[in-house]
Amino acid sequence: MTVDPIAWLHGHQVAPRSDIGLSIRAGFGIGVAVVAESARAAAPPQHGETVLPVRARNSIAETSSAETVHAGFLGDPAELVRAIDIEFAPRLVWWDRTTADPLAAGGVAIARCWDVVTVHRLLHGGWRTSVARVWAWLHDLSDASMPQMGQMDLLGALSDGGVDEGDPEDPVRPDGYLRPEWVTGAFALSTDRLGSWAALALTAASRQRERLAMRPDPVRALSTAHSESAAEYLCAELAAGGLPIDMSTAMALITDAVGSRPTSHGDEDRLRGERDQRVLDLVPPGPRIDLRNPADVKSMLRRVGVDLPDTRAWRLEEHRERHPVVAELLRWRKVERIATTYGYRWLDEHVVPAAGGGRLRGDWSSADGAAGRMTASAGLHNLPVELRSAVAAEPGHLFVRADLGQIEPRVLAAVSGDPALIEATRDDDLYEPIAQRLRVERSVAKVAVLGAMYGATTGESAHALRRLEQAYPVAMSFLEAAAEQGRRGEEVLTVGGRLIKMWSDDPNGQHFDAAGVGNIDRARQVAAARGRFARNALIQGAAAEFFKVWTITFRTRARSTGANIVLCLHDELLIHVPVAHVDESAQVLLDALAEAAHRWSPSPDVRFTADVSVIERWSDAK
DNA sequence: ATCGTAGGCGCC
DNA sequence: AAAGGGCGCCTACGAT
Repeated sequence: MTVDPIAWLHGHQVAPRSDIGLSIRAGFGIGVAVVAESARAAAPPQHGETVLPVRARNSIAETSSAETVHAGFLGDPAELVRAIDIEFAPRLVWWDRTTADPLAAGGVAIARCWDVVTVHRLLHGGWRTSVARVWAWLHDLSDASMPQMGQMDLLGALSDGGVDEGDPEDPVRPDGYLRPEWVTGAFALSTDRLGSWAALALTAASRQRERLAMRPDPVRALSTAHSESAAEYLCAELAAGGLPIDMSTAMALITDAVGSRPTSHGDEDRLRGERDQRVLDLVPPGPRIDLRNPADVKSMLRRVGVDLPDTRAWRLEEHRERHPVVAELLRWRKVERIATTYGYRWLDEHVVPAAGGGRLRGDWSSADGAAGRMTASAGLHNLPVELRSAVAAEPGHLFVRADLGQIEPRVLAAVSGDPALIEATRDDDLYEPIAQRLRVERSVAKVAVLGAMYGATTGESAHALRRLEQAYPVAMSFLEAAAEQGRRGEEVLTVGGRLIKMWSDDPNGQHFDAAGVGNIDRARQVAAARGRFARNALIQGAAAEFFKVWTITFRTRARSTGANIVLCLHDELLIHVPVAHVDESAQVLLDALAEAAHRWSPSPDVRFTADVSVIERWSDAK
């Protein structure tokens, strides 16, 4: 017997915009689940007008539990999910990227989703997690006694003797933990089990909603769960798509910096030696120096009369004139960066051939483990400015690039609600009105505001800080309250409801460092660092939440234009657009900014700005 | 051998 | 202007 999955869903009278659980094993099948309350059991499938072009569907015996009804289907998941999305406009609920990635790779536009692991990071903080841990946490089960895959093999009868193993077809063990063999996916490779797994994602999501409802602002927290899930799906799309690279420009830039591609290991060693020698030639003879060893570099500099506590670039910069070797060393470091990190190997490993050039592909995550900014690997977030001319739009396309203006102080105004600071955001350059109010130079005002948000304590900004406290008391006490919570070791919440974890004092605090700094000073240092972190995390984290709302709003509003987001960089967006649609896309970006501000900002009068330009190469940005 | 850490630097 | 928050990635080094 074959049943159309869409007909199956109709048979259960799934309401529009309800939750539909999904579990996909790439290249295998898809599990679909709905909440039993919203489903009418045992109704015959409604064939006829609802049938959509979904190929190769085999129904598997429907299974139901108290909460959910589910079934598994074979066929092309992308096609099926596209049909479900059009037909039911549901919120698609899945565990993690194992389901999102094949959909994104298949080019499926998902309107609304719920990514359980992503929401867990919001609820629980941190980055390292797993489906098993998420489930355990939602059921108040300890991490320590969590069953491990292969535990039985390692410990034999000791671990499982006397334990009720229950029904292996149930993904949940009698003790409440998930079965490891289900989590790893090995056991779930049957369509029926994929259905159970999808149903369990629905259960997890429902528990997560209960936890989100306990946040100080439950409505906002739920909204954040939605936007962060959408951002995670965008990350799946970014990972599948990649950043357009003009290979000949990339090659030319690298050759310019480090010479032509080495032909052998010997050749590579020779080039490396020659690069080093240009620096070493400038110091008097002595013991061998390894430029990659900071201690060696320090003694090398001491040999020419430059004695420094460390060899960081900004410090070396101050001593550039003292000896020619300093400038040469700084030059060496830049070249070495290209040779080791952004050289031929980098291109080989991360750029995949594509129409008219290549695509730089990396892993993307919607939230780091700290304040919740997006992360990317493969150099996508730290590409040296000198290499950005290699990022070029493909034939028939242009980039629409946009970056948010002065986002952190504007976000500070929004989350603190400081009336005077909100007033300052009306200016295109908000440091101008601040400078006037403080009666200082603009540059001083800027340093002071940034210093207040980063937790700077010394130097020029310390004086202006006191002025800031008088002029913007609401914003400054907001920051100070966060810092104080951090210093005490307490967790803090971003405005969107993300939990910011705090680390504890070193438990084995017997350590005295070389300077003889003891436990008390050490504890004070840890507290101060936590204070700076908490102070910054509430701003950085809120800015990340706003940026993601802006980005996914654009993604939704621009679906029809063929515009593709190819890079997200904290406050900057790079969008790859067919030439015919660049003006429209630029306008949609600005509209999306207004919409995001309206939906996100806790203070309605805060003004957000973005600089938008149409360019051929990333380096063309002003 | 394999791992984690530290110094360093790229970007925001 | 000072050297503060985040990330990923490279190297060397010391622990296991």
